[in-house]
Amino acid sequence: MSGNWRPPSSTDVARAAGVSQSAVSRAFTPGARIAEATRAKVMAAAEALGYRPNLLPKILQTNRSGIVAVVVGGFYNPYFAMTLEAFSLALTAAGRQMLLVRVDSDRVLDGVVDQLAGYRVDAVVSALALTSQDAADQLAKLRIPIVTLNSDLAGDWIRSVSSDNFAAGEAAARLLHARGGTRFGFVAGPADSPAQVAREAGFAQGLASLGLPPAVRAGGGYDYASGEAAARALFAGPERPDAVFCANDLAAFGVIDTLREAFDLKVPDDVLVVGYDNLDMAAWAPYRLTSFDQDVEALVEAAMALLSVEAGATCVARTVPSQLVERESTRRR
Amino acid sequence: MSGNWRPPSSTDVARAAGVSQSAVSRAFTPGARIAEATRAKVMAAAEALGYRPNLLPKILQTNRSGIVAVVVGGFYNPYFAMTLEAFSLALTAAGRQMLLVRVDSDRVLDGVVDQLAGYRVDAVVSALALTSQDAADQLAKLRIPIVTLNSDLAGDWIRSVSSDNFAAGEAAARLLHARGGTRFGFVAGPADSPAQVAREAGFAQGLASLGLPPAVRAGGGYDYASGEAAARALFAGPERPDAVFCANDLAAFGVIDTLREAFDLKVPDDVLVVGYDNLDMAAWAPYRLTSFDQDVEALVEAAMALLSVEAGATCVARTVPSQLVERESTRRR
DNA sequence: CTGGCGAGTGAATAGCTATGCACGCATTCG
DNA sequence: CGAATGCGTGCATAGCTATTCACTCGCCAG
Repeated sequence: MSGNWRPPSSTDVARAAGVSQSAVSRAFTPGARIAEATRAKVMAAAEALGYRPNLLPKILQTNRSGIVAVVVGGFYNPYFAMTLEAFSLALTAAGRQMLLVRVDSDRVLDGVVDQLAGYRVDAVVSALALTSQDAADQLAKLRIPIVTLNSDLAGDWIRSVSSDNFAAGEAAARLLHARGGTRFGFVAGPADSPAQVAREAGFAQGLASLGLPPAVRAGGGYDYASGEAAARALFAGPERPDAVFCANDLAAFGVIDTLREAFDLKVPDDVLVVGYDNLDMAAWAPYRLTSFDQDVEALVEAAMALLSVEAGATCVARTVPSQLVERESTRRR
Repeated sequence: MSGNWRPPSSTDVARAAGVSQSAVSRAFTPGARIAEATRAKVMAAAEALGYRPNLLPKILQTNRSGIVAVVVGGFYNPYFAMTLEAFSLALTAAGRQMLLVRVDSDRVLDGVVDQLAGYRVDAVVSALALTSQDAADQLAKLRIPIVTLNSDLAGDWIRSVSSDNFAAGEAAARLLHARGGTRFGFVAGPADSPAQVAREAGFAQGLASLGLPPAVRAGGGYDYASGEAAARALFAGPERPDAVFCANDLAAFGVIDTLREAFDLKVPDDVLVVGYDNLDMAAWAPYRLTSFDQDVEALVEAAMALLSVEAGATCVARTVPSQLVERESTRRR
């Protein structure tokens, strides 16, 4: 009964309205030349049949689907939620749709590339640094523009947007020094994250240019558990840091909780802590964490601009400054 | 130069390989009748040209795109992130793609429905209760199945999956009573959320069947700030509750922080607190919040099953039990 | 009165793939 | 040796819309 049902086509509407298929198409095309009376007839018939124009034939001809694929590696970090939210709003405002692709690793992305190409997505946004050069090259061969966030890929069809991780690292060093820190610690994110590398390098550079000793290092992940583990490692010995810069907020929360629970240390009285991302939670009472706001709005705006750039354009990389938001966790001692 | 470039078609590959277009199609169709030698020739040519089969013509004929639209109202609540994560995995495993649609209100969904229909999405999953009956009816007219989570819509093309909110409310009442609570408080979510209503009703029923006085009520949102405000309201008077059930974890965090900061009350020593959703954060040191795990896996599995159900089927609503995870915040006094 | 013009309409077509149908060829069986 | 079977291939077509082209008709200006 409903097995072979198919949605009404423009031809069906045309038959019902007693006009040609072209007329129906024109009725739904803004600015097309059509008499008001005809348009009204068509609209009435369309309404009665529940007709919605099929977008696929247009896509088939133009190879422009209006769909942007957003590739993420998981949602455990609320930072991705912020980014997705902003992207979603921007894409909707631009009249485009978001195809969300979650991948565990490059290998899986490879498998999905075929599908993305098959759907003729207009572009790919990689919210993660996990898109490998290999996968990027593959997309480039298909002439699908790719915008990466906080990565360091390069290529003809690759544009990238980064927050100014290096400068933020420097700023963190200056801030911790100004607030009375003397022995510095750094809680690292995953080694394969360019953002992590830049933040660490900036922090080291900042300490060096102030004539301060380098930071003790621990960690290796962007999640809460990594922060816990890093804190245990950093504060196990006798020479405990009194100022810690964490590669992101989630790790910072783990650090703070561990300092309190396992070492009975107070923030900021015993240890100053700075994070990165400025999650909503950073403002919550147990943390009141000083952090760097990536200015997701600006990041996404830049990414959207790069999406529409032609291939071979000159400006293919943008850096968005991140803003320091100081809270209780770096109150001067 | 690159303005009129178009991706290679099966015809291009056929020409390059010296075979017919049909042969190319068959080479990419598993189980099709084709000689191994021919397949090899085709694959070599396809590789050289960077050919990927265009999925659109198939969709055009079958009206099945393999795309499922997921409608959400925002990402501020990490619970949505959990749900998205699980859905994403399930859809990928089923070889389908996820079109993520973020809407502010029903009105916006109405506007997007045309597009969804135009792309011939196979189904719509509404992760929010914000899909109105009106929008649902509209989708039904288009014969697009819709699966709603924790909502109470009804109709021919609507299936729904809910966690057992009522039972959880009852369980919360029993638990708080068993742990020594005597004066009960309820921190409500938004009034238009069926989940909120069911949780509150279950809690009330639970208290009543134990012969306990009804709970004092405050709140009206699922976010942290609502929890803060609710706590201020509940604990302003002289008759302070000593056991609070919150409609979700995020609000519970706001409650706990406010109890500590503004009222100098300890959890669980002075007040027992129970939340709902079992976010990752519920396990963190400052909270150690007793909560109900919605079993997102099961929820999504049920939703996936309902996606493929035929219209007019009998089983169109499922309830998934949520599991109590007890932590420090309800330690017996 | 006629040529021209503009508005409105219908017919035809491109865009790409999967698949049913028919055909050729080789192999096997009676 | 003839017939039948089955494999492999090519041809033709459906699916739906936007757009181009050609055509008609009414109207105005010369």
